[in-house]
Amino acid sequence: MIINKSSPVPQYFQLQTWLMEQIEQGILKHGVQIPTEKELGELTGLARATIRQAVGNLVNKGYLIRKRRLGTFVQDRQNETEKRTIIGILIPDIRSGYAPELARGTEDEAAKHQHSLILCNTDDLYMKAEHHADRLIKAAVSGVILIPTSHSYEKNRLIIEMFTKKNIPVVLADRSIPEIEIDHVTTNNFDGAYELTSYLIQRGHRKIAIILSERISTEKERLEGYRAALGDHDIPSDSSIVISDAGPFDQEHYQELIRGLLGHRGDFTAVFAGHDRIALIVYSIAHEMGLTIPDDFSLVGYDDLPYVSIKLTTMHQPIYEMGQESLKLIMSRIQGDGVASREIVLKAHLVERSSVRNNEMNL
Amino acid sequence: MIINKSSPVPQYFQLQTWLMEQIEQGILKHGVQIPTEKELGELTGLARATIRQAVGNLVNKGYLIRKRRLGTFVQDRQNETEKRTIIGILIPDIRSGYAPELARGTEDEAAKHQHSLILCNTDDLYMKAEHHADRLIKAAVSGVILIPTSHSYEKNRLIIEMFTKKNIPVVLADRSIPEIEIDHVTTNNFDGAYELTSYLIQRGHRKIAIILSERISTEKERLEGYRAALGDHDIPSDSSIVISDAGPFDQEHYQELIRGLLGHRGDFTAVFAGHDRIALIVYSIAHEMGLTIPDDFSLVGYDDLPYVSIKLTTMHQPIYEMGQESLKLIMSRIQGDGVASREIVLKAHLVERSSVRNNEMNL
DNA sequence: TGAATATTTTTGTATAGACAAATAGACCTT
DNA sequence: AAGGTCTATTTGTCTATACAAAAATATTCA
Repeated sequence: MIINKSSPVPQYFQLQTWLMEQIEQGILKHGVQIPTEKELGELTGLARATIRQAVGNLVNKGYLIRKRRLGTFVQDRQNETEKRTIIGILIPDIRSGYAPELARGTEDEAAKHQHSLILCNTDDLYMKAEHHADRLIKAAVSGVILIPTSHSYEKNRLIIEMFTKKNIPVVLADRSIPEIEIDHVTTNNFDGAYELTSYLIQRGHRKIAIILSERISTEKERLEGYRAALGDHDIPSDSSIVISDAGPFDQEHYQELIRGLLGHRGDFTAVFAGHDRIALIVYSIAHEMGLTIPDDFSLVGYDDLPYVSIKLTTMHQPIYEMGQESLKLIMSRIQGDGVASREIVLKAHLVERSSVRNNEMNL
Repeated sequence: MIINKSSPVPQYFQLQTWLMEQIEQGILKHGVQIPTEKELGELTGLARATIRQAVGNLVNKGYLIRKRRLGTFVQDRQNETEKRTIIGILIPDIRSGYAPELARGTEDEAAKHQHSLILCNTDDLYMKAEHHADRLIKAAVSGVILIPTSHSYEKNRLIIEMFTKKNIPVVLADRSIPEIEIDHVTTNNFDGAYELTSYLIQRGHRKIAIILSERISTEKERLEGYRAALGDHDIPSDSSIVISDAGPFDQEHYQELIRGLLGHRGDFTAVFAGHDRIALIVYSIAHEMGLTIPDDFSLVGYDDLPYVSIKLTTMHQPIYEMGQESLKLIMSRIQGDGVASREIVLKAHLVERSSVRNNEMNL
C-alpha cells in the first residue's frame, strides 16, 4: 500500500511524494496521464479532497497539468532547460590593453556553449568589483571569470568568496593571487621575460633597463625572468635602471617615470617595457625628445597588442586563447567537475620586428 | 457584501481577488494580520474550505504567509525587485574601432541604473546576430542596444523585429537603418565631414582623396559631407580619388586599395580616411613606401581612437557619451516611455594635431 | 451523410464537520 | 526567578457529499 495511515507525515504529503518519485524516476513520463482522482481514491483509500490537495500541490510546482474532463497529465519539467546560461567577466577596463581581445575570446567560447557574457569594468577598484559581484549574483550567473584587481590580495579574496559562498565557480585569468585554491589561466611570464631578455643579451645589450609595476603578479614574474636571464649571463643587475611602479597602470605617472629614465641615456642601450602600452609611451616620449628607435636605444614590449602601429619587437601573448581556456574551465565546473583546482599556462612567443638594434659589434 | 453568490465567477476566486486588491492598494500592508479563517467565514458566509482555497492560492503566489496558531499575514512582495536587470549590446567586434569605448560608456551607465550588460559580437554577420538575439531573448533582457550589421537593411530589420515582437525595446547606436521608426543615437557625420574637409581646403588643399565604405550609413554621410564641402568651395569632385569600398572593414582589402591610391601621388595632396583605422593603414603603407606625413601628403581621420599613437588630425567622436545616451534611451523605454521614436545627434569636434601640412603658399 | 443532441466522464467549485498540531499566554510548582 | 503545565486559538489535515462545467463520445434526427 502507498499510504501509511499511522505515520505522522500527512497522508496528502505521502501521496504527493509518491507521485513525484514516480515522475522523477521516469516511471510516469511526460504526457502520460496519471490515474484519475477517483482511481487514486480507490488505490489509496483517501478522500477525493485529500487527493486533490496532493495533486494540486504538484500542479502548482509544475510537475502535473490538469485538463478538465480529460484527466491529469505529467508535465515536461522545463525548469531544467530554463537553467541559467550567463557567465560574468570582471575586468579592469574593456578599453585598455588586452581586455577587448580577452573579452572576445571569452564571448566566442561562451557562444559555442550557448552562454552569454556579462561584462563588468572594475577599474581595478574594490568598491566597483563588489557592486558588480552583487549584481552578478542577483543575475544568477553560473560562473565568473575574474581578472584580479591590482590593489590587494585580501580584497580579491573577498570578491572570490562572495561567489564561492553561492557555489558560483570562479576562474582567474592572467593575474594570479597567492595562496588560494582556484582555477587559473595564465601565460609563462617568467619564461617569456627570460627569453626576451636573453634575446636582447644575444644582440649585444648588457645594460637593459626595465620598467613595469611590481604590484601586478604577471609583471612581477616578468621582472624575475628578466633578473634570472641577467644572472645566467653573468650580468650584474643595476637597480638604477629597474623602474618599478607601485600602483596600477597610470598613463601620466608612467610618462613621468619614463622621462626620468630617458634623461640618463648613458646607463642603458635597451629598454624592456613591462607591457606594450608602456612601450608606446616610451616610444612617444623618445620621439618627443628627438630620439629614434632602435638607433638611439632598443625597445621591447610584452603582449603584442593588435593596434600597436609601431614595429615593436615584443612577446606575443595568446590572449584570445586565454579567454577561451578560462571559459572552458568555467564550463567544466558548471558541469559539476569536482577535481582539484587547475592551472593552465599558455605559452607566449617572441615576435621579432625592428625595434631592437644588433649591438654585437660594440662588445 | 464581498461575495456575489449568483456570479459565474467562483466564490473562492472572488475572495482571492478581493484580498489581493486590498494588499495591492495598500489597505492591508506588509506584516498586517488578515482576518482569521473563522472571521472570514462570518464575513463572507463561505465555508472554511472555500476560504482556505482562496487564501491558499495567495500563499502560493507569495502574497500571504500562514503561521499556525498566529494567523495569516501579508507578505512583502519581493517579486517586484526580482525583475530582470540586464541589457544586451550587439556590436560587430569588441576588439575593433570604437567598440571598447562604446561598450564602456554603455556599461558605466547601466551600472548606474543597477543593470548589467551582456556583450555580443556579431562580426557584422546576420547568422551570428540572430543566434545572439535568440539567447538574449531567452536570457530575458529588458532592452537591447544594436549597432546594425553592415550587410543588409532588411536583415537588420529582422533582428529588430525579433526583439520588438517580445516587447523588448531596441536602440540603434551610431549606424542607422532607413525607413524604420526606432530610437537612435548617432553623431553629426555630415557636418563633421564638412568641417573636416573645409579645414583641409582652408589649408590650401584642393585635391583631397577620400577612402571609406559606402555600405555603412555613417561613412556614407561623411562622403556626402565631403562632397558638399568641395561643392561649396567650387572644387570639382574627382572620382578617381574617391575610393569607396563595398563591404565591411577588412584590413587587407584596404591595404590593397591604399597601395593603389598612393601609387598615383600626383593626384592629391591630402587624404581623408573614413575612420582612424583606415588612417593607420594609410600611415603604415606610406611609411613602407618611404613617404612622410605631412611632408609628402596630409592625412586626416575620423573617430579619434584613444590608442592611435601617431599625431593624427581627426574628428573626435563622443563615443563614450554615445554609449551612455543609448542606455538612457533604453532605460526610459523600460520605464514605459511611450513617446514616438527619438533621435539623439551628438556633436563631433575637430582635433588638430600634426598630420596636415599648410599648403596655402602653394596656391 | 452531417449536423444537432444527449450521455458520460473527469476535473472544478462548494459545504459541513471533525480531529490534530502548534503555540502564545496564563497559571502553577519548585 | 526558572521551569513546567494547562488552555484557548488558529492553522493543518482529512472525510463525505453534492452539484457545475467542460469535452469526448455516442446517439438521434433531418
